[in-house]
Amino acid sequence: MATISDVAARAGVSTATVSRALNGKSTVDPELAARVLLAAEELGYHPNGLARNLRRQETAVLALIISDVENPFFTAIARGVEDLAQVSGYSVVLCNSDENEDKERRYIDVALQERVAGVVLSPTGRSTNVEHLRRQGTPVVAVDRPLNGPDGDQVLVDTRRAARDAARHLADGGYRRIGCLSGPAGVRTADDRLDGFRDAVGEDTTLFRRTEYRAEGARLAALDLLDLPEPPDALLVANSTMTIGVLQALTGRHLRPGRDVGIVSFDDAPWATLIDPPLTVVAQPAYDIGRVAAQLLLARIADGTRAPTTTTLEARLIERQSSRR
Amino acid sequence: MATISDVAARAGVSTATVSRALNGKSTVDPELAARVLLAAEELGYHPNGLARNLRRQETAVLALIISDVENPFFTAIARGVEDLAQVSGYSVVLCNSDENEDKERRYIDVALQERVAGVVLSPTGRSTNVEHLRRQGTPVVAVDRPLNGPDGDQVLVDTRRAARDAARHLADGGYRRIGCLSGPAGVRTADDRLDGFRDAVGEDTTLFRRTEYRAEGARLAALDLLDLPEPPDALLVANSTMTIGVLQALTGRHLRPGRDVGIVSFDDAPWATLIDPPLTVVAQPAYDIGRVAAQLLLARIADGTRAPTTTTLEARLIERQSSRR
DNA sequence: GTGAAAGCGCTAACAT
DNA sequence: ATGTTAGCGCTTTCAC
Repeated sequence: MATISDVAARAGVSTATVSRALNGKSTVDPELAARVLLAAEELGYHPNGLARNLRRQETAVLALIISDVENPFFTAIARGVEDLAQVSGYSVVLCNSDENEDKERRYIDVALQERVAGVVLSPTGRSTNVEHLRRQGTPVVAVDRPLNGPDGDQVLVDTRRAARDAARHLADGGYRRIGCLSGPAGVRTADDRLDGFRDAVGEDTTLFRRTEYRAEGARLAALDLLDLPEPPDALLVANSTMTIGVLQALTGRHLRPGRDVGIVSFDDAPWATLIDPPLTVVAQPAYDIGRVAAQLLLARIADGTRAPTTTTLEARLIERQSSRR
Repeated sequence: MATISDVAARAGVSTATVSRALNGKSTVDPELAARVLLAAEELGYHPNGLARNLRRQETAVLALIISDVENPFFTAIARGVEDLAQVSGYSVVLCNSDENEDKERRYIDVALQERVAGVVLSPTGRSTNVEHLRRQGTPVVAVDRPLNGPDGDQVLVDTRRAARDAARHLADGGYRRIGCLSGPAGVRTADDRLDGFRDAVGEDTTLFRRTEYRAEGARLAALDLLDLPEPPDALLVANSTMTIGVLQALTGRHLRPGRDVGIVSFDDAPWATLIDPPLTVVAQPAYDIGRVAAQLLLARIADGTRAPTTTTLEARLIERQSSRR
């Protein structure tokens, strides 16, 4: 692989000049610059980013560590981050922590070691530790879930309120035994959604289950609820992946969404309008979350002294047929 | 940020010893090693991966460049790659080329500049150029779509045959005017699926449309086909994202899948069984594609002289109700 | 405007 | 077993 000195030799100049010419820095004699460009071309020269970054102590890549690549909510965030980063000349690499604290730690380490310019992170758990990053001066912004511990930028959704509104919507629709399926304890969105649900139906309810944010767990939990002596007549489900499991459970019991069991699900999945009846959902502004997060990150990379902010976006209830009898 | 010399100073040894101790290399006096570890701990030392990689001329990260993060087919591949890479101690970063040749080129460049150990790539188009990577010695394996030009490992699906079988399945079901919605010309899977369709229904058909691999384009194209004087009574759709658009089109026309218009879709999306009637699909072994690709990549990283291979996996038709009257 | 030279943080010969 | 030293490929003062 050709190096900068190969180019310098071929162009008959110093490596400094090559560097300047290639980076469009300061003033380089046009004729020399042309010679350099030609030499680089002929040699098939590609700058070594490692060396450059080592020297410059900075990289034009952002890391985005998300907790589930297979969840459309997170991929929409990814798109938002990417679209914004792109126009500022940053590349973004995605890391899938898979709701697994070990993997998350590994990727935080990779981000640290590769000295990325900044990281956007949806923290997996309570114990997510970004101190290493912070201490090194790598800005990090949390999305979807707050980072406990010292401050930093975050962009969240008022998910407790959204859950409360969704549960009330079900109650207004005439459902009387409303249940809830939420994610794992300790995951903030899951806790919040459950709290919001309780705000609406009363603290004393036992009509809820908590599982992983996955289809299979939700299917089992739904079945469990449905087998109760007094089963729920409506369900608030904490994400669209879980809803897949819930819908399977309903089908297995020959229960129809809406008429038999009212359903409201978080996240407006692409297939939400395809099922029968169409699914009432709490739509989260995932793409915007990503954009805002990227914006904050870039701002903080430019100026590390900005005061930490937390942005809270609103979710929006989209009423369709699954919450009507 | 603490460097290796800070640690060395604090532990009262040379940087070489620190390096050896931290990497578990050769024999280091246990007592010294302990001092080093302690010093590193106290300083909050994190090795600089850039410097290490620059020196070692290698990285333990793989790049996976996929053409659409929002497509479950590709995220399943991602999972396969990641699961396998993980056990060998490699991290994988995802890059979303978004079916866009410019973005793809950028990410190939990033991979090159960051000197990743290898790349798995689903080439966006005909003109995807991995020569730079190859020349530099970075192994690349292509998934889903072949790389034209010089050889390398690839893992593909026999998609033409799968399309042919799917179309025949529709014909066997009594549908007589079978149409096809495929992806953009030049994208190999799209070409192959169309060819397979033609193998089954005859070369002379004009009952097909090509659009982007996206929902909206497919919706329009489906409408276009449906508005024909002699519209199709069945449709083979080239991916699940497009099928969302097709299903919307059908609903808009008050046409029912199966009874009115038979549907077979590529990719077994999680929601395929949730709609009514359940969707007949061509299931591709996406996760396995990822695993095999990662395996090949790792093998090639270990031994660059292996002969190039191409692995072809089979897709599987899952008959459900959308292809029955 | 251009070159010489130092140095980013680390690892790997080579000495000892 | 440990230290000394060179150097990975690049950018950037500092002279000229």
